[in-house]
Formats: sequence, C-alpha cells, structure tokens
Amino acid sequence: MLGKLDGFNRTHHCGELEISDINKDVTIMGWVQKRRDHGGVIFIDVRDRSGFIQVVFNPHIEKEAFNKADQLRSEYVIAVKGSIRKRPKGNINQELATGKIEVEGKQLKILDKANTTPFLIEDDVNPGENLRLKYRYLDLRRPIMREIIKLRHRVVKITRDFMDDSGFLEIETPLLTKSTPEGARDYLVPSRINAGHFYALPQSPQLFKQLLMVSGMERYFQIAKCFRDEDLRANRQPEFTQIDIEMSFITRENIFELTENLLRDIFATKNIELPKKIPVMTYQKAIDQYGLDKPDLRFDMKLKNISDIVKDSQFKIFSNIVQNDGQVKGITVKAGAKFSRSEIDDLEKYVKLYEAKGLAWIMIKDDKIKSPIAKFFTEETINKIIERMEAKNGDLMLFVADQPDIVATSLGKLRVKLAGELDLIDKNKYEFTWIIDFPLFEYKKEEGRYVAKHHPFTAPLLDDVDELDNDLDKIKANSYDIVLNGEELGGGSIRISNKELQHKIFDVMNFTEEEIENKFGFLMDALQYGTPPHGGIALGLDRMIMILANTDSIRNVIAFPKTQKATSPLTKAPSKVDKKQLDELHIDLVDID
RNA sequence: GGAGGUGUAGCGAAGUGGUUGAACGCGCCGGCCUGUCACGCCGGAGAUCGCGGGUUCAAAUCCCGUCGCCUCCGCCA
Repeated sequence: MLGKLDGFNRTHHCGELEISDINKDVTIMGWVQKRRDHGGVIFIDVRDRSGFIQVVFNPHIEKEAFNKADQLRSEYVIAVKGSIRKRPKGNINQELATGKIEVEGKQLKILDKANTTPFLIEDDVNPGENLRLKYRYLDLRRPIMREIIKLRHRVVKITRDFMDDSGFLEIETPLLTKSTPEGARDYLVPSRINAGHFYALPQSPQLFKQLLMVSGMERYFQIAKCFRDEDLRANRQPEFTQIDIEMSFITRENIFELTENLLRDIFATKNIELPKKIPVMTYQKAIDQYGLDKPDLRFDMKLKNISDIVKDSQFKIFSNIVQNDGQVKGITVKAGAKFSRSEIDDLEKYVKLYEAKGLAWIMIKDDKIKSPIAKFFTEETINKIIERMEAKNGDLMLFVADQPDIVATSLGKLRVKLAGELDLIDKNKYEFTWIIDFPLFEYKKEEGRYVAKHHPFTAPLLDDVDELDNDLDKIKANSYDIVLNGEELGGGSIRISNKELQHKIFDVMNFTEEEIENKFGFLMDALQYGTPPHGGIALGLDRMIMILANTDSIRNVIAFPKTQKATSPLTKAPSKVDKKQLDELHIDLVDID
C-alpha cells in the first residue's frame, strides 16, 4: 500500500509544534532527516517545510511501529501518528525550536523510500555547485535554501499587497515580443508561422508599461521575468525578475516616496529599518567621491583629486596625464603602512583589470615617507598631497593617473575591495541612497555614436529641446537609481511623453527615419493620442533577495538557476532539437564543430 | 573573446615523481546498544585520481591538449 494515506490525515507541521501541544494526538508527515537507533529505542527526526521534530519509537509503546522504524533511512517519506509529550528531564535540547517536546510514535507509514542522496540534506555541507544544481530538488530540501525560497515568496507577497493597497494594477505583458535594437543581446524565438521572423524575449516590459500608461491604466506593476543574452556573473542570470512599476501624472519625487515605502515594508522582513527619507546624491558626486555610480556608503575612504598639486611636478607620468585631460586621484588606506611590497603589487594587478596603467603609492611609516615616487616631488608637494589625502602616520596612499573614467572605475573598485579585505564594513549597516542626474547619453566608441545611458525613452532634464543640438555629454537625464551598500537595487526614469521629443532623441542617436518607424513605430503612433506624463522604476528582485538572505550568489536565490555557461545541469538545457522541429521553424544549422 | 582558480570513493578533503597496496572525516552496508539529538562501540564495502596524449625504469604528482564548474575583465540600454 505504498504511497496511500489511508487513515492518515496530517494535523500539524513539524516545526510548528510547541509546548502548548502537549498531550495532543497528532499526525505529521515529512522526510526522515536522521535516524538514531539505540537498539531499544529509535529516534527519528522528521522534517517538513516548517522545520523538524523528534519522534521516539519505543517497543513498549507500540511494537509494530518500532519494528517498522527500524527500516527507516534518510529521506524516506513517512507519516506518523502519535502524541506530543514533554521530553524527559535532562533530555531537553535547547538548540532546537522543538527541543522541549517530542512525538511519541504510535503508528508509522512509509509513504516512499529513498536512495542514498548524493549529498547530505544539511546546511553545513558543501557539495560542489554543479552537483547541487544537478540535484537541485535535493539542494532545496536543505533548510538554508528552503528559507531563502520562503523569504522570496514573502517579499513578492509583500510587494503585491503593497502595490494593491497603493492602487496599482498587476498586468501581464507579452513574453513573445519584438526585438529591441538598443541594450542587451536578445534571446530570440523563431516563428513557425512566419518563416524567417523572430520574436524576442523581453529585456524588460519597458515599452508595454509605457503603452499601458497611454491606455490610461495609471498605475501598473508586475513581477516581471526579464531576459538578457549576455555573459553571466555571480549576480547575473540570463533570466531574472524585476518588480516593474509605472505611474502616470507623477514626478520623480512621487516615485521616490512610493519606492521607499515599498522597500520599507520589504526590508522589515529582516528587521532592517529605512531612514525616513533616503538621501539623494548626484551621479557626478558619486563618481567624484566613490568612483562608481553605485557607491557603498558604509565606509569612508573617499577618492581625492590631487591633479592640481602634481600638475607641474617633476614626476612626468603624473604631470603629463594631467596636462592631457587626465587626472590623478588617490585613496588613503588607514593603517595601510603594514602592506608589504608584494601586497601592493597585487593591488596594482587589481587596478590593471580596469585598465589603469599602474598604481603609485606613498606610505607614511614611522613618520617617514616611503615611496618609489617621492623622489620626484619637493617636500612641499609631498606635504600638500598628505594634507589633501588626509593621511596620517601609518597610512598608505594609493594613486591612479589616467583618463577620468579609468581613474574613477579602478580606484572605485579598489576602494570596495580594500574595505572588504580590511574589514571596514559594518555588516549590520544598510546605507541606501538615490543616485540622480545621470548623463542622458554616453558615447560608444565602437559604434561611433551616442547611445542612451539608461534607455532611449528617458526624459532629459532640460528646459529647451534645442539643447539637444549642443553638447550631448552635458545633458542630464531625469533618471534615478536606488543603491544599497554598493549594490544597484533598481533604477528608473521619468519618460518622454511627447512625440517630437522622442523623435529628436532617436535623431541624435543616429537612427534613420526608417529605423525609427521599423523599430519604434508603434510607440511613436501611441504617443500621438494623448499621453500622460509618466515614469517608473524597476527593482531587481533577485539582487534584493541576495542582500536580505545575505548570500553572495544569485543562484542561491533562484530555485532553478543556470551555470556560468547558461546551462542547466538539471535539465541539460539548452539541448539539440530534432531536424523536424528545425524544419518547421525554417531553420538550417550552419556547421558547428 | 580574455585572465585566474578548481576537478582525487556518494560528499568533503590530504597527498606535487618511487615505503600511498591513495590518508582522514562524513555518508553507506552488517552487527551490538532504552534517551539520543554531530548518539556510541565493533566490523565491512566503496576510487577509470575529470578526459586524451606525451616525458620517465616509474605519473594523482611533470609537460601538452581538452572538458566541466567557479570568480573576474570585456559584455550587461
């Protein structure tokens, strides 16, 4: 009768039983976490989604159940009838949530047997990630993974409740849609019915949510799957989830307020409090002081510009770079004078990853200057540098001289790396900030044209459209990112709600009339029929869960993630398909080795 | 496309040319055990050392190639 529940009706979940349930008759169901067989008495930890509880089988209580318990092995699925009782004195386990009580097992039913699992179903095992992904259904049995999945559910539920309370409609948008020319590489889906034509999976529901504003839906949100065919990282998967929001008749500040209130509810799940108002920082300030547009504000070590001090120095590397539109900036590592030469060499290797050509350094050790470059500077210059860098005895100053973007990125990344290694980051701190006033465009050398830094539907911050005929580098966008502890949680913008302006933006990005029509004709059409001012934001759900769950891999917060090569060890996707399928899709494969 | 790391029983992991018939821990199998909860005790099974070449009297160990996984650069409006 394997697998039949006859006579057994689950009454309680294992982890929810407590002292007040003593003397109750209960029926629990779950997996055998552990069998401890003492010959005369057998202990079974039974685990379900809620946690686990110890069941005792004693031959003097129920001989038959005891005998059956002898057959149990790890991960067998069982149903147990019994009664809750207090554990005998001296046998209380304070470590466990259910450690004061136990189930006296009276009837046992084996619902399914299990092979020995490839790894133990425990939190403190460390199987290779490939194995975990291949047997993901077992990996998810581990409490640590189960709790992340539950956390993710709670966050989504909080979001839906909050958005509903705030007057938003949850509206689904197509997954089979049109390839967009800007942005990431699209995942394409061939059309059987339309030979040679392709759908694309959405990189985001961007245009649909704007069209919904034109539709008069006023407030839209969606827990939206997004797809980007780019290389993977520890925090990047080809398919990921955004909390996607769009509102009409609002300003940037309305979106800030709404987002902050939503985040306040979400972060409360982990007892993390948001400030009354999240501070705002300009993009320029973030780059100047932190080098990155997602500054980690939990520690100081700001970037300092010494270009003016070294501009006319004898150190040609510095002075030449400054005189050729470059700059020299540095960070001061408190107590960094303990760094060895080879450790500094490693730091130099690190900044070189970001195209810096070198890492200059000045150390103040035992009140003496130690530095390979000090000989090029007068004492006065050195003192000015020390003053600017706010360095003290025992500190280490590190400098990069290069074009401003390279200086910013390399020092910005170095700052974060050093803070981590020197343990400067208070793990209990949560520093939120809005970043505003991004550039509207950035110049792409490879393409020889300007592209939108956020996306091409972002409204510029300008008084006059004619400014778009001037210096494009200077134009700011009405866009914003929300940053937490150096991670970008999300970003959005006020959108263009005017056809002429939208057209002008496409123009300056070098789109031809024909391209505009082909790629965005439907948007341009829609903008002619009465478009409300609107804007929105998208929050990265996966990254938010990573922070809340305190894990450093996005794969840990997705039930069935993919490997770095975008494959699934579980399903073996992607895979080859039959010739017949390809024929129907009008697809010929070119030779691939 | 590139750089680095890694791959040894089911899992974790030691071993960098020959006393290693490849350690150790967990798990697994058998036996004993009435209060364990990292149960304990006794016994046992289990390894193409990722794969393919090569060097050598001798390779897990050195060399070349290749594959998987991880981290990073590029890429990610």
